[in-house]
Amino acid sequence: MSDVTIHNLANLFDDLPDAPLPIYAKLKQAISLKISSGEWQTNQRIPSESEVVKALGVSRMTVNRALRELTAEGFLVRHQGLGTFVAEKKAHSALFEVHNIAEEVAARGHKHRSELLVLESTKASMEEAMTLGVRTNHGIFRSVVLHFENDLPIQIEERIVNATLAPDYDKQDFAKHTPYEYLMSVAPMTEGEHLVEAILPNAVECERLQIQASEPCLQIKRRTWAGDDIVTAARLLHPGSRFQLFGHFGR
Amino acid sequence: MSDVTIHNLANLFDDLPDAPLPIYAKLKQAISLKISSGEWQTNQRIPSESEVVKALGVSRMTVNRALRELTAEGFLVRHQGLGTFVAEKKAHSALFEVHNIAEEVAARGHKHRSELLVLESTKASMEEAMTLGVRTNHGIFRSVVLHFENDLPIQIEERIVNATLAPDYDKQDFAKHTPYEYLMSVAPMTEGEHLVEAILPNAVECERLQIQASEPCLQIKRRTWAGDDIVTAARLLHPGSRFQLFGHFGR
DNA sequence: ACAATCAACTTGTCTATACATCTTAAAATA
DNA sequence: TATTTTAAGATGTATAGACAAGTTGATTGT
Repeated sequence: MSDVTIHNLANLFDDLPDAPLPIYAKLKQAISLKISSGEWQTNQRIPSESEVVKALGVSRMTVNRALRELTAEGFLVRHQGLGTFVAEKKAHSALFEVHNIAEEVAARGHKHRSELLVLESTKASMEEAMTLGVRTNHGIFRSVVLHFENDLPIQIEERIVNATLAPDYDKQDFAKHTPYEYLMSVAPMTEGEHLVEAILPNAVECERLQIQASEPCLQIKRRTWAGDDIVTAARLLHPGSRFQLFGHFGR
Repeated sequence: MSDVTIHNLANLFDDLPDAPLPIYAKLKQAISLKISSGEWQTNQRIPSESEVVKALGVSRMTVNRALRELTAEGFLVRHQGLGTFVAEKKAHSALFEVHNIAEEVAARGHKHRSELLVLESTKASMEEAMTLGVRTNHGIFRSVVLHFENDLPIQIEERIVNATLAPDYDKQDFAKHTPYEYLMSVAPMTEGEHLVEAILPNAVECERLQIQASEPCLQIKRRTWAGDDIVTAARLLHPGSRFQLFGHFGR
């Protein structure tokens, strides 16, 4: 909470899809874009309500609604008398966090490393097609990545990706970025679902995770949408002894 | 979406803690209470904005804010030109659902039944006090309930409750209502956290759940707040073979 | 130099009004 | 009778103005 900068508000509505949205919604979009693009950075102060009013000629109540809703959604933090600031990066998420294992490991102050076990371009089986909501034989990518925390296996990530929506998936360097990070950059996730189960690992999984066959694992199946399209479906397998899933909801 | 009834709005603000809240917040509380108490039932139409304006003498924008926020939170559904209705009981929640096993089982069209194994009034141990955010020896209730789906055990629910916030917890008939249902009615949950793990059950748990010692279980630890107070902490244990946790986020 | 006061700016809330849009039912018309 | 038009009522949004309350820095007074 510091840092006051000068903002150019004339371009606030640039680069926005010209959908017929109400003003407050466009304002939300625009501000959200400033944040996600990095132009307005964490803890930075953003323009006050009256500044936006003067710059855009809208009513203060309209600006107030946009800022209030973005605050409720966790993008902003407001302090009476002080101003409005870009919120800490998901200090606590609204829900079971969109799961980036690399970030999590880093947040614990541990070393993250990953091994790419499989990366192939292929065609969707009937089951895979069902999962991704495409036709059989639609082009997909399939990948398997093993993630380590301090050189101990922490997650097997099996993933299929809609090739139409992420055509360069197989050209990425997954030592630098996790598959999830790349997908978020090309097709920002707007919706998702997950299914969590406790299961016993099979022989291959035991070996990959370096665990006993009797050790329970947390299996998370997740699908993520961008608009109406399913971008990717993943199956994440975690050793029960090394992993907890934490969630938080409400205010 | 049907059913229009006559509402007595004079008593809207009854039974409300007289905390110094803004009007829109009091309105939200009051409406939320009408819903959770069952006085306003699912799919029932609630008073229109202008009716509330006339009855309470507040501005329509204030009523609008209350209703809009309750809609965003999933309590209400609004249809332009038609009215405002009590939302379907969390058909899908914004996140890992606040978990009412009885509802879930019923939603699957199965029979739910529960057995009360333990119900005692006692004082908080140091660990329990930490969990609930109270002092050691603070009055608490401790309960263990076994839930069945079609007469097959589906969940062990171990729970401790802050006795100050739910003083009649031990006088409830848990054959009729789950502990969670009662707690929601006396202290509506505003916030929560959960921790999900895959573990192996101990001997007692194996027997209660009628499973093998080798069967992995999904353990969910959950704490729920009402305002700044922790109302209850629960540990829910599910057989992995009979249970999946489903979550959904985004719009 | 120090303390108290004040002014300016911020967010938070509330009101009153206006118009748009959607839905339904009554009324007018063919 | 059947169709169209109209009116009423509901939510959705936008505006202008007002006051409350928290914060900061400048000003004033001692």
